[in-house]
Amino acid sequence: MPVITLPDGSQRSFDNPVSVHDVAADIGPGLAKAALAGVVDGREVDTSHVMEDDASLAIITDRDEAGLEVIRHSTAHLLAMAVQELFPGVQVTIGPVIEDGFYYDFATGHTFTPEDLEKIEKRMEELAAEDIPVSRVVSSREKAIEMFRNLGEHYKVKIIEELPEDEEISIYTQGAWGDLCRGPHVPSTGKLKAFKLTKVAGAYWRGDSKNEMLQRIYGTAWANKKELKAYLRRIEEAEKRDHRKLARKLNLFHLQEEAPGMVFWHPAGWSIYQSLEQYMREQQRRRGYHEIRTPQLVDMTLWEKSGHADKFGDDMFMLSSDEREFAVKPMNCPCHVQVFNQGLKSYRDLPLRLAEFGSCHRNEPSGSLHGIMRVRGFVQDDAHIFCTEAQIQAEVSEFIDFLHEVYADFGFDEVIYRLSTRPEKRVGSDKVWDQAEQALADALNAKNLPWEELPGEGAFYGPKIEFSLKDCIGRVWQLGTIQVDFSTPGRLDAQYVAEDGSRQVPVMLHRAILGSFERFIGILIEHYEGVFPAWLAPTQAVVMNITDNQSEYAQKVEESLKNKGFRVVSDLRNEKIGFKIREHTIQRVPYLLVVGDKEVESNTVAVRARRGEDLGSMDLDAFEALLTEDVACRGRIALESQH
RNA sequence: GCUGGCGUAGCUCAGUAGGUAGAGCAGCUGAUUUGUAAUCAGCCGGUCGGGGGUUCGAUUCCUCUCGCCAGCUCCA
Repeated sequence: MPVITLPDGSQRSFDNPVSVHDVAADIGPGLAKAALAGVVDGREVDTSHVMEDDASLAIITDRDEAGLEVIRHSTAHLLAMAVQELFPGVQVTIGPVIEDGFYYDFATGHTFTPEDLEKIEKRMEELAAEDIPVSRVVSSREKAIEMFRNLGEHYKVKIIEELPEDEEISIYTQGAWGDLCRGPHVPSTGKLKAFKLTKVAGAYWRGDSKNEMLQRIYGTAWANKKELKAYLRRIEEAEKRDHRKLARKLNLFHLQEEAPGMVFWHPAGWSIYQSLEQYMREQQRRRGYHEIRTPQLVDMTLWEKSGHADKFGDDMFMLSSDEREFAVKPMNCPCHVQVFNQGLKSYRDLPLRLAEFGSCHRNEPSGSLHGIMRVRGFVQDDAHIFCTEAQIQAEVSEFIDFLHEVYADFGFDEVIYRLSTRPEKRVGSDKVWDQAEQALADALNAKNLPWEELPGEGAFYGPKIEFSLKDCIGRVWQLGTIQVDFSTPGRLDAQYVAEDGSRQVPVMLHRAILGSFERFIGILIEHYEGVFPAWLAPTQAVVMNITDNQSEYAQKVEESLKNKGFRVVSDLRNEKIGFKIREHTIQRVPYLLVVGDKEVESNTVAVRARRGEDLGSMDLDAFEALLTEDVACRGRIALESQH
């Protein structure tokens, strides 16, 4: 006599054990049809799951986030079924749900081509149309292993063997095909109505590059065709924001074969870079940082002493001269310690914050290069804070405030926080790691920030907080970081005189807000879709004449604004005004100043903002005030967005 | 680094089932002096990423290599 409690608190009692589907049908035929799975006493189950006793139940449909996940997971199964039908001998491995879709990894000697994907997708559609029932069978570990071994599914056998002892082994079958899976799954393949295979790529078994490479097929799946179409359109739109495409259109920078992973900045791109650097310089100055500059080439002995040669030697650019070995610096920390080491430091000098716009070179794996987001030559807004253990948390806390203020100036609000903790290969005692990890966690918690832990992902010398943002198609890029380092200062002989006269080793905090100028600008380009706020725009205003009659006046306006420090050019070409407006609008210039006979007469400029609004005619003082105000609000709610 | 794909004028792209390549935009020249997203006409422009091979002949086939793209791995 189970009594089933629904999410709204209402209860239904049944004379006999009931399935999730039965309850849905009892509520209404529409719901019975829409039900994809259920949550019984907090556990996700299939619609066929039978409740013998009282239970709480929520029905999952495609309107729930959980329902979408079920759809995606079941679509991954459908993919595997189609692949195994079409390509006998292919082994299945894993097929999880990911953001917006799913993938499935296959072990096979065959290489899937884009044409194969079309065939597979077509077969999947046929299988979905057949509306094949999906059923769940619980099996003993031994029987399951035997079954998969007989099928030649060696990866599945490995997976089962490594499942925890008490884990229930369930197998989902649809038609003649089955797969080991925890579930839940849709009741039948007909529930899968909107999916598309998107790409095929290699992926290592268990994510380890020492293992063999499998073939991964990615797909996306949605509740209905309309959502699928909307998703595909969204991706298409997002790809237009790609920083590599926009950089070409806006003439910001380029990369070329002769210098892979290193940026050639053009005037417009360098203007943005300079605006950023000046801004960061000023912000750091106000927060008690001292800017320094250290060498590009440093003798290998220093990198050996710091431990970097041992861990990253293969990725360092080296050169020898006069029988000495040098490395192009891959990072600034050891150099900053050298500056700290000059002159005896007192506890009164701490915290000492040394900052450098430090140019670094790392021979990153060729396959990881990506536009200017991941490069081999880059400049960090790097700084190292030398402090006592007691000062760590306050410094970390202040740093996070600093970072938030900077990100807000660019209009970033969706920051991803991650705490990376001790890796297997590390230096320093567990006690010291405990302390450092706790200090970082405390700082995040004190600010109520949502964070995720990445176990084992810390640097070899200490744990770190990473601050990340997403690019236009959702890939996550780490920008800011703060890392606690109890090791490097000691290795490089840093010390200070404590209050009691003893010599102590300082703690070093590595930190960056932008991360690298290259990556940050890449993210900015995508974030703004090239529409930079007036603060950063390479050209803030273009003065254009209508006929030659006004060219002298236009040049006067240009000169006058330039003298006030604005980035202004004039366009005196013999072209129609509509043509000039089009060109500069495409170039995303914030303000277009049109001068014709009327403006010359009244000593004004006709102002057009880049979204197309006509701000009317005004005298130069008024326009300067407008531009000044726009620049001052930086990337926070820009003036023009109020129009 | 690994797997797969790609590499044709400045840009975006077409093309050649092996017989040295086209378009639009950009650029240049001329005409036009124009009021808020494209004025008209003419002209110039590549040896098809690089090396080697097969062939009477290769941009097209094979091979090596470099770079780019997607994913994986890595990221001090």
